[in-house]
Amino acid sequence: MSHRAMEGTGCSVERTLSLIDGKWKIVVLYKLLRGTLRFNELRRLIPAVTQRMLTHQLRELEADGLITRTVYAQVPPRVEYALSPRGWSLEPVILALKHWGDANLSSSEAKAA
Amino acid sequence: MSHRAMEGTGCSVERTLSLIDGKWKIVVLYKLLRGTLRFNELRRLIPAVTQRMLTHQLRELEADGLITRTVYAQVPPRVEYALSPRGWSLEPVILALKHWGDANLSSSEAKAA
DNA sequence: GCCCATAGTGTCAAAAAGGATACCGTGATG
DNA sequence: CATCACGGTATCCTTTTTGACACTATGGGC
Repeated sequence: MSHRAMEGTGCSVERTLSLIDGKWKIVVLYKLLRGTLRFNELRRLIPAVTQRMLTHQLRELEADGLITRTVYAQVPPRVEYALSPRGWSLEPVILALKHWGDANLSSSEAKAA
Repeated sequence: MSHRAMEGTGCSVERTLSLIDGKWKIVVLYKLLRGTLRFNELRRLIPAVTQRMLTHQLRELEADGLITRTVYAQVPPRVEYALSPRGWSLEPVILALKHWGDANLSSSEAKAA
């Protein structure tokens, strides 16, 4: 049973985690806490993510109702990602994770958000 | 790069998440919030986990300094798991996850922790 | 005519995570 | 003498996740 497949199962903690698992999701959400971003802006902010993975994670976040995806019919294309209300409601969780990390992973780059 | 392998990389949020990824870790930590538990007590509290997986996750939690493992030289063996101070410091994070889940995953069993 | 940028998709393969099952040693219990 | 409970290991296999890489459409600039 994958994290994805177990929506509808288990306790609330597990199910919440399943929404933000995946290697890049919380980073994406975290970046979006500062405001709307375009696809390539996210790519530049998270250099280690591949295009395919970013697309993938964004689609899942969208499917889970945590972000909104707005496509502007332009050339070149313009697609903006922003937190949905449900995504915003995760802010305390994301910040709790971040604060713990800042306080407890005391190596140099741990604080370089 | 695995979640494990990336300790020492990335932002604090990611690194924090890498400590509690794995399918059962937060459940284990959550159960331990109520107090020390033995191996088979955990198994009974989390029926879906296999012995191998539980061992695995407990070892990683121990390696990350989040729980303590105490072996009593008895027969039959007696091994107790408890949160370490570092593990206790995660309480707000775990509870943030749980509260969000309770509030936002409003299906019947979401609240059955 | 060619290249650039944007925001992707598709295919393939590797790596990692997870699960099933069987096994171990010991002492008490039946 | 066989069985049980405890807390695991070891091995094998499947599923899931992630990564590399190539490819697409369109319009504008050179």
